[in-house]
Amino acid sequence: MQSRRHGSELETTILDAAWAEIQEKGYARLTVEGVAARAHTGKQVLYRRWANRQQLAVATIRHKFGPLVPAVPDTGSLREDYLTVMRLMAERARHYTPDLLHGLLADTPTLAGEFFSNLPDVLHQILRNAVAHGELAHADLPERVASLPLDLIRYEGLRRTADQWPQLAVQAEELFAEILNDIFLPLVMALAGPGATR
Amino acid sequence: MQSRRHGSELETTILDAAWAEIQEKGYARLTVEGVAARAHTGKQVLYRRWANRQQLAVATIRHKFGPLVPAVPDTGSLREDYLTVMRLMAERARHYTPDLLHGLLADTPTLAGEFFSNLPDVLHQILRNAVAHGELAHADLPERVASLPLDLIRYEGLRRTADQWPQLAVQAEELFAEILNDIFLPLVMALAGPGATR
DNA sequence: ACCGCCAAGAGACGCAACGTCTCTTGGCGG
DNA sequence: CCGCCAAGAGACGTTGCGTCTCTTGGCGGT
Repeated sequence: MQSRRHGSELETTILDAAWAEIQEKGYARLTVEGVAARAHTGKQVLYRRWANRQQLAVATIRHKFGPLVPAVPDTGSLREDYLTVMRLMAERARHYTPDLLHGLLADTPTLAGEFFSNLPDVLHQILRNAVAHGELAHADLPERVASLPLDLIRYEGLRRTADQWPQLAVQAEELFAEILNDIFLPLVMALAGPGATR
Repeated sequence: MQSRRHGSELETTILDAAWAEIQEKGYARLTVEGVAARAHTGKQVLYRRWANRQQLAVATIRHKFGPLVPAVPDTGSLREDYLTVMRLMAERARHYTPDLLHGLLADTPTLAGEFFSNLPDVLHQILRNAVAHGELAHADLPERVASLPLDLIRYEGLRRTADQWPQLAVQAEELFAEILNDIFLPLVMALAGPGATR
């Protein structure tokens, strides 16, 4: 009577359904049975693919947001280069909620590594470009300094509660400006600006 | 036959039991029934006081760690003053786990405000003291800059997974030194050091 | 074109924990 | 001394997990 879905077609349907459930009910009330029902399939089909609720959630996130691998921007300005990367990070964060963020972090150490990836290759290249066009004297910044803007963005996401969350998207540009103007650029100039001692 | 506990004596017993359960099994596997059993009482006694599992957890945390209200240190050195506050924060964080941290943050917006309190009064006083003894030219630093060391400490706690957690306690002093030497002090000196333009 | 077999789809099952309820009885407050 | 509130104990209905069993569609091999 009915046609049955198979393979990757079925898998996509399920993960889309899971994502829809997360958006509608939040991570805490994501249920395997709810996803199965929404995808018009049985629980066993899900459990055949993922061991439990958490793994399903991880797969859903990976499906929705692949790994973040930006091309290295090269605008000719250190500030603009960082800003580009920060905007990219914020863009994908738009669809998260605090509930989802903390829930996943609590449940699955697996994803933590990906969330907190600081793109060291990209950042180092940006810094070397800044040296090349004379904005910096050298690119030997401590790891923690180079990734400071990214860490502060993420921290801002972690610190907000659900009611403050919508604000974040609105104030994103101000936040970027504050982080760069008040913190990152003064610091980098002090440590590696044209006149800095190595 | 048995003597019954009452009032605050009973309440303390319960919250101690809840904390023991959290430490033993983790926040995710904290159960109301487990706490009741460990405290040798009935579930209704708990539900009479707290509406649900989350509220019980909040009460437990508040019971175990009251609000953080440090006296303003005044060692005569900006670095030492900040270090004192940072050590205090880290000390109380020793008993947390990532599971507990993210779990609470996911479940209860209530506690977020307390976790992320940046002690603005304390920090401002420290900065004014630094001005008074000539270490800084002025104390008009952006909020975000003044609290940067505290935010970075907390961020470090949020970023670690369970397996990396024990490291944190061991490396705490190195972490403080890195944050202060590589980031905070250079930045503050650039923004408000003796020779800085306002 | 046919067939065998794997997996889709559906749902029952046992279990754990939630939150509500009912009942007995200890012991505080008046 | 007594009444009444709450402690202590546990039954109850519900939800969701993860496992299992069963029927049957349709892909892959020949």
